[in-house]
Amino acid sequence: MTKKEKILEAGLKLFATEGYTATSTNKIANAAGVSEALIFRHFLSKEGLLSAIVKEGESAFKNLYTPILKESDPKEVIRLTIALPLTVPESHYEFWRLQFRLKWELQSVNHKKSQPLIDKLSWAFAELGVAHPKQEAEFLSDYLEGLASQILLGKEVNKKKTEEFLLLKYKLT
Amino acid sequence: MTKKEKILEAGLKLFATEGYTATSTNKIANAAGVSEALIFRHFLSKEGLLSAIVKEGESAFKNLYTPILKESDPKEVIRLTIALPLTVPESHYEFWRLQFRLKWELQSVNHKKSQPLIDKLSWAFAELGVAHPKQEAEFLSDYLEGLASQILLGKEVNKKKTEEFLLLKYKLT
DNA sequence: TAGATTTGTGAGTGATCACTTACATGATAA
DNA sequence: TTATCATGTAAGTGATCACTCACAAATCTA
Repeated sequence: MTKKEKILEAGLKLFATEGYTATSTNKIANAAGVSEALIFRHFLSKEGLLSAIVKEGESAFKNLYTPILKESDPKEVIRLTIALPLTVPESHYEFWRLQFRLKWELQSVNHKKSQPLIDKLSWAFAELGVAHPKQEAEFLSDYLEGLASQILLGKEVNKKKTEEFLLLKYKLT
Repeated sequence: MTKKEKILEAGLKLFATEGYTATSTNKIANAAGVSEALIFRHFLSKEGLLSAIVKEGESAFKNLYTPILKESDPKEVIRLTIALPLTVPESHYEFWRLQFRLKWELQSVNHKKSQPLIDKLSWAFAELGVAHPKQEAEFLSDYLEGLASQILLGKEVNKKKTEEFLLLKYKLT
């Protein structure tokens, strides 16, 4: 593992757990076991480091939901969407938590990021003859956002039971 | 309006829009039109100011959901809960946004704060003969959390249509 | 091997941070 | 009137902030 990678790792961990503003470059350097100056050699600025971290995680995240966009069975689309926050491996939690944190800490929000998924959900509900597919899609998306929020903030969630309940609710069993 | 109140007002606004860590006491003093030292005279520390602001808003918030806890008609309980995030006046948004921000920025989370409401919802669903009242209550609570999140982060939400959809979905019309 | 480039650091920089101190002002009360 | 006390501020404090600079060591290339 190179020192550059160690910086990225320490930055992700600290930004995700303590926040971007509250984390000093000095703290990151100590956690990574490198000199503070090396951060600026590699990433030019604190913000540059954040960008690199976010970029890294975003591609990993895309891999999680692009299969859903390609799915042609509407029931499977809903099933996979529901499973999304419940099957994210804990190893991804740090980046996931950073995403939610940044949404609130910085103004860097893109509502549109989840739009393709909402559109796909909307299509799936329409396929299944549901009355208000668009609103149903928004509804499910907002619920999953709330659920993810609870999980990341440390509320104990019985993922298995939750998934079973949702599959029943959406008649996917 | 006293200078103390001006500090509270400026603090709420800045903490809510820029975050606690990112807001300096100097910035608050300028926005309030007072000397920085006066903040410490009145509130002892930056954290003391935050506590005072949070305390102020919390009591206003309790008034919003205590009527629900006292309601005896189960349908009305659900109706009122759904209406909650959709009828909060925009004048309360600043404090509401601060609450969500703090949940992510500081570790000061209380999951238990919404527990009485979830319990009441659970009771209401049971009264109505719903199959899994507890899980339904958690589900609705998580959805409303997600919806509130979207609203506060600036996503355009058609509140009227959303409420109509929810009332239909939960058969409350 | 020699020169160029990349990777790395110790010791700074001025700016800004939360907070303090010494002192002034205005209102209240005996 | 005079003593008391809450309210207010200008001018600091050391600590920490993101970031720079001069220079060394390691690696790569011809």
